[in-house]
This record gives sequence, structure tokens and C-alpha cells, in this order.
Amino acid sequence: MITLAEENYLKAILVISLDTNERASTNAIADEISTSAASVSDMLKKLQEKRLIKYEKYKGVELSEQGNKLATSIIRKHRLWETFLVNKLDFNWGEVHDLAEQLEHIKSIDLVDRLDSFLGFPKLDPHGEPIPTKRGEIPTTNTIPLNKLKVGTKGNLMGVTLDEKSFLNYLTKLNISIGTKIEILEKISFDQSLSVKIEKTNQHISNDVSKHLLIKTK
Amino acid sequence: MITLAEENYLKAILVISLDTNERASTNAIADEISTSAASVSDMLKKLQEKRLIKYEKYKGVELSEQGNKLATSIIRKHRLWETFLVNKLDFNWGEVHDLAEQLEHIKSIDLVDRLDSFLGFPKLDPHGEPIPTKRGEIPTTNTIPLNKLKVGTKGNLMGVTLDEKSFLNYLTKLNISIGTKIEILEKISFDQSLSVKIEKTNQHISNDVSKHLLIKTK
DNA sequence: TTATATTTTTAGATGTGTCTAAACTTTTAT
DNA sequence: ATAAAAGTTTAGACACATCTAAAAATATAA
Repeated sequence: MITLAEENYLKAILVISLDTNERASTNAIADEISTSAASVSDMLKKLQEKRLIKYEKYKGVELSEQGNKLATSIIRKHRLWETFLVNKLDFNWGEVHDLAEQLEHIKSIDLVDRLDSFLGFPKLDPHGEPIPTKRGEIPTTNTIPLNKLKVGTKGNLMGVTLDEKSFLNYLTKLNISIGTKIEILEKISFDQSLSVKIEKTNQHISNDVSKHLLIKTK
Repeated sequence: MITLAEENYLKAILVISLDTNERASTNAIADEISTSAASVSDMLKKLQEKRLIKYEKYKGVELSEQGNKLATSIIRKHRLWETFLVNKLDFNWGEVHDLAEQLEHIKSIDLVDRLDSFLGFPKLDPHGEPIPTKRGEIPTTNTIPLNKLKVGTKGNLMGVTLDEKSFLNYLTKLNISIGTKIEILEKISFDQSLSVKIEKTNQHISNDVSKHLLIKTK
């Protein structure tokens, strides 16, 4: 039996791996789930025991096949629940993360698949992130983070890679949502911040923000 | 902050109180949540500390106003989630209890009210049990358990008071569901079992079953 | 009413997940 | 190359929720 805490660790490891394409470090995990490095060390031993991760002391950690499967299914559940909350219960995209964090741990053989069907088999969650398939694949989207694009590029926001209330509320304040047209006007080399045209208005955004905006150029 | 275990204790105490109209005993609670009397004793001390119950050693326990409010809200959540699972995700009435046991602990200011609205403000759950209101009232239904009715009485099943897979599956096998017409043909005084006509067929059911069937006579 | 049975509580232990402080390993910089 | 800094693990403690065994309180019955 896998516990709630273990599920959260597996998810954190997957998120970090997808983000960095490297083994997850103890500190990175501690950061991700807001706990101490000591707690992470303890837990990694347990997950190793259960063969859910491949772990070498001081060398970071990666998911085993089974661990990957589990972690992916948690993300699938998270994103489907977020879709439910936004599409059916009219929550807005900044309100659903904490709720989905709870709902993703509901244990059932087929609840999530019925939910998937009820929602009409959505491909993307309300933040534009791909929903892993029943078989554990995470579809790729041909989008690029805004901060990787050259000055002058135009495109549309297809998704965001940070699911955090304050961030999403800030985007809403900037009038940025899925589909919004964005053009890079200028990049400040000092701090990598960007002058951008959002629909018809000029705005200035930091690198910390732009790196979480997924753009599709055409 | 209230923990999952505490919520389960409060719910158990409420269920027992509604059932017996008396203070809940330690053993009754232990039975209800399948744990030891010792664990119950421990937990009652904690709930007393938090002013969620009124507890006197060896004298059983009742809910405080706040405890009652909490317990009722958990039952509200449980029954709304069951309604969602049956009405929207096409689960059958025997499959939803364990899932609702998990979903009832999801914490949110307004999730349950949005769910209520999404479901069209149902009055009864899939088992015919009343859904507590937002304000914490539990509507009464003018129904009587089948085992309290006289021989010869005719009526319809309006609800069941036991939400357990094996019981519900047995009812399904007997062709009994909400709305089914039932007539008492004979009562065996030895074991209080009943010969009943269910729609057009004669069946024999035990007192243990009949006491959980809520009938409306007209 | 006193002995017996039942119910409830206490004592002491365990497993999980967390923490801080200290020790150890690896990386970085001089 | 070695000292300092950063990162990681271990040691020891604690809160929570549970357990079994034993003690205490209450209820029941001869």
C-alpha cells in the first residue's frame, strides 16, 4: 500500500525530472514539497525499499518504472480533477490547484477513467498542460517557453507550467489567459526581463514569469 | 485543524446518535469504525480537548454543537459525492460508498456547495437518504422501516439505511431498488423474518434486511 | 449483595512522517 | 590542492493514531 506522503514524493520527483531532465536532488525535492532535506533523505530510503525509485546516497534519485507509472497516474488524476473543477463546477484556473492536490489521492480502480469519459476525454487541463493518458504517456505539445524565443517573435499562449495561485492571479491581472496573443518587443539583457505586447497592450514581465508561459508560434 | 481520523470519529458518533437516540458508547464507536475500544478512549480525550464532544468517562459521549455541525457537514459531503458518482459517472449504488468515504474528507470552502448546485440541489442521495442542507439541517422523510409495519401493509421503498456493498448487491439481486412496491404477506415471530411481495414476486427476507428498508405507505 | 461478566480506561509499545542539530560527503573557489 | 561552502545523511526527538495486555469501573445475575 502506498501512502499519501509517498505519492507526493513520487510526484515531486517526476515533476523535477521532467523539468530538469536530471536525477532529482534531495534539496530540490525538499523545496518542491516544502519539507526538510532530512525528511527527504528518510523518505527516499523507504521508496527505495519499495522499489519505486533508484537511489544512490549523495547522487540524487530517479523513478523506477513502477514509480514512474504511479507518479504519472497521479498527475493524470490531478489534471483531470482540475479540468472537472473548471469546466463543470466553474472554478477559475487559480483556485483549483489545492483542491486537485487533495483529489489526486483518491483511490479507485476506475474513478479517474469515468471522470475522463464524463469530461469528454480532454487533452489539456485548464492551464494548457497535457493530461497523461490511461496508459501513462504524457503527450508532448509543440510549444516553447516565452523566455526562449527571440525578440520580434509573435505567438499565442498555449499553456502555463506553474500551477500556483499568486502566479495565475498575476496573469489574470495582466489579461493573459490561454489563447492570448503575445509578441516580444524587447529583451533586457541585465535581468532577462521582457517588454511584450499582450493583445493590444504593452507590458513588462520578468524572466521568472516568462519561463512559465508556453507559446505556439505559427 | 481537524484530522481525517477525527472526522471519522465525529461521523461515527453522529451516526450512532441518530440511530439510537442515546449517547454513543465506546464499544459502539469501536464497532462502527472497526477499531479497538482503547483507541476510541484515546481519541475521545482528544476530541474533548478540542470541544467537539461532551464526554464523561464511562458515561458515553455526545457531540457538542460544533462537533455536530462538523459531523453533519461530512455526511452532507458524503451524500452529495455519492449522488455525483451515481448520477454523473454512472456508478451503481453499491459501488459508491468507499469512494464517498474518501471524497467526504476533501477540504474546501465551497466545493461541496458548487457540487450541490451542479447536481441540481438534490434532496436525497442514491440510497434515498436525505442530504443535509448547507445550514446543517437533516431533512426528515416520512418513511418507516419495513420491520416496523404490520402484516398486510403495502408501500414503496423510499430509501435504505445501510450503505454497504454486500447489502446493496443483495437488494439488487432481490430486484429491490428505490421506488419498488413492497407488501408484507407474513411475519415469522420466531426470527422476525418476513414474507414479502416485491412487485409481482414473493420473497423471504430477514429482520436484519427489513430494518434497513424505508417504506412509504399511502 | 456479592460474585461474575461486561465495558471502559490506562499503560506501554509500534509505525509513520516530521523536525533540529550535528556529522559527513561533494562541490566550488582561492 | 586544500579550505570553505553547499548539499546530504544520520541521530535523536516528537506528534499522531493505532495496538495488546492489564487494571479499573459499571452492570448483571445468582
